[in-house]
Amino acid sequence: MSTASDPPLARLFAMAYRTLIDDLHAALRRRGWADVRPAFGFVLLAARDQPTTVTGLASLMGTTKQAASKLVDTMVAAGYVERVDHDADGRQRPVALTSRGQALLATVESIYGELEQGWADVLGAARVERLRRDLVRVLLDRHGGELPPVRPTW
Amino acid sequence: MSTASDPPLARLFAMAYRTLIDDLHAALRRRGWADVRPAFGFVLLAARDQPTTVTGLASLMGTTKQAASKLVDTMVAAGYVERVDHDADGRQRPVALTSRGQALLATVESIYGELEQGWADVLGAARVERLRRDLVRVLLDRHGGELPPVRPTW
DNA sequence: TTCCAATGGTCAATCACTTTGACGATCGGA
DNA sequence: TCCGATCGTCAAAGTGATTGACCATTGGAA
Repeated sequence: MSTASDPPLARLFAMAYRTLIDDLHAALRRRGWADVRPAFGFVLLAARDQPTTVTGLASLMGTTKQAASKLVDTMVAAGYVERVDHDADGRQRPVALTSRGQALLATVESIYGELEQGWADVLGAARVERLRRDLVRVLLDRHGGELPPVRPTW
Repeated sequence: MSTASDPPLARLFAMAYRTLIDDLHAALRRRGWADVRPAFGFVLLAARDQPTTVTGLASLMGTTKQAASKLVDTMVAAGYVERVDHDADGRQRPVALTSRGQALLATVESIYGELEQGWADVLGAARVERLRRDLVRVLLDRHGGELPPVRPTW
């Protein structure tokens, strides 16, 4: 039985996610990144190491290709990513980070680091890392060895 | 710097929340509760001990009164809550659980218990409770001693 | 070599759900 | 007895997703 001081984990996760995302975007706005939408992070991260595709993004985020395509269009308009040509496959229009996108990604990761440091100041670094490890462990167990997709809007 | 096996906490929370909510609603459907929307839980819980108000719900969920009002309408139509009259204040139309709503709430809490037991089977009960305690602690610290609102749709 | 099912991607229409804005009814202190 | 503040609703507009149809390209099978 959950009570006001002992809520179900699901609700705590929702609060924690919301808190971190709100703090992230507040920090981004303070640093001059005013047009960043919550969902952008998934695309930035997916395209970090190598260009990704619309279909790959859709699979990663658990949405339709159309929704992923619109998100990419928005981010292209904002200058964070660009569509390039695939060498071998003419159907693919890979999504690559622009230098502006790389700068945003670096800023986001830096802010995440600061926010998690704030958590460590309250809980202690060891407990924060245990938290991360435990979550990864349960999620891997629950999804057959892979982290599940995250849908930006619910 | 986050990597595929070491993601930022924010993303892990999103995955964990999504996982529990998906599992909850799958379990509800298996038990014959087919018309339950994810947001219903907040209303059920808010009205559990005593009737709540549309304005109170809006504040609790961080949405507008209009959005809360429509959600209540939906739940009234589904038979989970009902509008009653306030004894002293003619403006208020308190939202109270029906017996069907109470039954749903009991089922939800039971399923949450089972799901968290599943987590305990992977992590151990002590680590699950530490997880809950740590989350509550950080959230209280970050929001001035109160748990923050949770918006059902993001 | 030719065919064709599968794949990457887009366009258009629709849907679900929210917000903004305006408003009526009630309350409660000055 | 006012009148600002609060509870709640109606209506319009906006955001962002899905469904469905469709085209171009690919790559293996006949």
